Amino acid sequence: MTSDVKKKTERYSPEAIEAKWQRRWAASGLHQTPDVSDKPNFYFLTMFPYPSGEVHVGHWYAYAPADTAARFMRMRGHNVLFPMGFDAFGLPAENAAIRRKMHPAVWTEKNMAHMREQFNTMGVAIDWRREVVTCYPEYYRWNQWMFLKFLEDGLAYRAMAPVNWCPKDQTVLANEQVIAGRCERCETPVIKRDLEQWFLRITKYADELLRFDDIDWPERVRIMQTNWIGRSEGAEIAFAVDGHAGETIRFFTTRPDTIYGATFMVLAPEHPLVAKVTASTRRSEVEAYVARARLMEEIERTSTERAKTGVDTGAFALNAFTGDKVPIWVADYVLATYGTGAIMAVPAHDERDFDFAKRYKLPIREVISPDGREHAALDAAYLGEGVMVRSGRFSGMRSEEGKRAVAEEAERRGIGGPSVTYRLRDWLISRQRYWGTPIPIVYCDSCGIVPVPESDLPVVLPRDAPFTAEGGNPLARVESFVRTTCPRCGQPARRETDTMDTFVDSAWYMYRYVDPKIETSFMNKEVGRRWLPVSQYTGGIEHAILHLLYMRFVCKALRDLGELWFDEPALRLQNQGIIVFGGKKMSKSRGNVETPDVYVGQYGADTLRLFMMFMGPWTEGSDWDAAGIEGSHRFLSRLWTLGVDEPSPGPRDREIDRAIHRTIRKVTDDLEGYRFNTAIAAMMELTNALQHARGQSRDDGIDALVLLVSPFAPYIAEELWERRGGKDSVHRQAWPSFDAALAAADEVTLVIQVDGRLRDRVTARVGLSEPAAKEIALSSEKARKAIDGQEIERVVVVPDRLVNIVTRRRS
RNA sequence: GGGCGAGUGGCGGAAUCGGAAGACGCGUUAGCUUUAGGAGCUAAUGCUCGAAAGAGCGUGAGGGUUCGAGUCCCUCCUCGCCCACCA
Repeated sequence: MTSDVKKKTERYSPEAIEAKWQRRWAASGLHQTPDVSDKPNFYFLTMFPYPSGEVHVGHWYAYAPADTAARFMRMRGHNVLFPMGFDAFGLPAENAAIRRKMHPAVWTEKNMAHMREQFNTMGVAIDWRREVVTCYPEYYRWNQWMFLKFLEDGLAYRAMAPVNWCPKDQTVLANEQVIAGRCERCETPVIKRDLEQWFLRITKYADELLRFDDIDWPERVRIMQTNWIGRSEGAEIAFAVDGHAGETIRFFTTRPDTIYGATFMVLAPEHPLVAKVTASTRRSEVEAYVARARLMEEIERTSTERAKTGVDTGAFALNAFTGDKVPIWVADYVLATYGTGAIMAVPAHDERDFDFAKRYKLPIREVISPDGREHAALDAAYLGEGVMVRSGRFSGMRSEEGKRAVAEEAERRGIGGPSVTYRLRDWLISRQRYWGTPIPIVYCDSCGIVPVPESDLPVVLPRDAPFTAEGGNPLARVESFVRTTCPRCGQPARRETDTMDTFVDSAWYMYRYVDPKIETSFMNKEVGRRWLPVSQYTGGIEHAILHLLYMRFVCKALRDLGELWFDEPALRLQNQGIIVFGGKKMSKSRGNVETPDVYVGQYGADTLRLFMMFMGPWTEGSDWDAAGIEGSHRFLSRLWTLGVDEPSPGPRDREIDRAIHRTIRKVTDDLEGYRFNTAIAAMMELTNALQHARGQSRDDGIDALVLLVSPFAPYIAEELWERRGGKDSVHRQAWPSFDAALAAADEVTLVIQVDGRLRDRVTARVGLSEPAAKEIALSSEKARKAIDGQEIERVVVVPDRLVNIVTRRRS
């Protein structure tokens, strides 16, 4: 190698070189990705952050490894798009406005400015020209546009429904945002309220969302989404209400085969028939029960620990199969939002119904028998399959068969038939908050609900609004916004003041990155065709259901509107685990963030990047503990010392060459599988080996290391590349290739076991024949001592690995 | 309660296929270097016995399959995540 190599005495000082390269890279536009190049395009997307104010260690954990993977793809010959933006609408901005008297827009801008700088410090290769910020009207007008398109197509609708309400945040929440009965953001227990709200019809795509055939996503995410969608097959059947002509109770069941055991019915407290059918003598008690249920927090209400409660309506339904009059009860263990909000209760074959029947002394009737015989009484519900008994003409039929037979019989009689139900609910997108996308709707006294014409978009969020701690939507109090004229009749009208769930924003941002400035469409489709769908997506596992499900839904909906030409937004997905600090996921809102600044100041960004990837497997997550960061820094210091060393002319060294090629192979394989920790370990090993090497092989090894380390630690690699006389940028170099022949060993350690216990090891040449290996093993002094005169039963030889001498003694 | 995943040195973690358990790193110990502190370098470091050579034990517990099990099978325990009265 030529050039001005410095004396070994110069120490690694990251501060100087990191600042230097930040300037130079920005000046040279190194991170700008062209839409067309001589290389194949690869869209590497990573979930964009909420601008909470600071890039903390949790962000580094998400973005540094993603950047490393993107840089790796670049070096492997792809034209990689690696964009970044901000998911900039949301509640924390509004809360900050109340607390600090700072407008959400100002707070958000300030945070984004700070975070852009911090991303720059991290050395992430972002093409900032393509930045997307969701709180700008240029962006959110397309939320509004999509909403209008969805509305036209029946994919958006307004409905009165029991919804989740967070009393603290004073807003409704989507099902996906209720975690264990609590608000996802503030952890306040959620209650149910009946409100008229806007929904997106995600359930239309339930079946398609269950298919993952064309995408390479982690099994874990696929299972979580599948469970969340919760497809159940069964039957929907209606029983007539006794004494109310024409009135029926529809219910869904996965066990139509148990219908002869339906000895009562249960309605959810919110069920519309409750008021209608309740007998006058029972009215006050039923009303009191319903009122109590509505006020109850969801955690308590849906707790499986709590004893089941209910009240008798005094009304009866007619079991269409047995002909019996069965009592109708109201109980909160039946959910208004699942199925039809009503069930046929079969205590003999359902645990919940069994408990309820025991408590309220309702009849229990066995209709499925494991052994085909009828039993007098049951100690517990029998949930398994069996033979139908006491089931009229179906008696004697296997329950598996009975499911279909009963559903078909119901269909013949015009009272129901086979049916499928999902756990998935339509996506409730209305939020009673200010800092979000206004829903483009006008309410007119004469025309009703009127969509804002597309030509009037965007409906701009007004800047001045009263931010107070009293709650209520500040937007509803902005008279100049609320008062408008009806687009249809021109009469005075009121605007919708609810804003959209911010998950709407993030459900399509990947389309905007390709050309964030385009004003004629949500996406520049001409450019989009070069990039989409996303080649590789990365992000936290915590979005397995929320964002990742919405994003798939919006993609399919836009496809059906003729706006997209693919079925899935991201072909491959890789999740990183969660970084836990003080027992919780690290996040600003949880107040447990660890700032990277102190580590960057002490060790440099390269060291912190490397350490985040070395801590453990990225996909598993980690407990944050900075102990050990020294090791990553020492590694880079050693690499530095090697890198700035004088070249050492001399002969090649076969062992070192082998180590170099093995390392290239290992790091390549590991990066393909996102195994950053073991890739780094391999580079450390090579570094250690090179310390003692001399000659050409040493220099080649150092050159290889500079390339290998460059996606992990971009600054030091670039500096060493320059100092060692490299042309252009290290980040524009091709990934080193390995020679399998050079990587191969010509000697191996042959392990000699006696009865499975290690007794000796000998060095042998690769490819030794079995008899030769056997002979070597049997001539081993240590092995002979262990055999100790026992008769040899057999000898197992695993070529190039081990020989196991099995004696008679072991039995 | 259901689903998924995991339990390996003092610590973080390695270990394609069933074939050398503990790579790599932290920490610790000793030595070199330094006025000192720090940093750096060299070596040792699973546990027990032993001066050593060596021997025994060892991947949550127990059983099994196998010449051979961290890895496969069964039972159980613990932890994490997701779902959780979903009919």
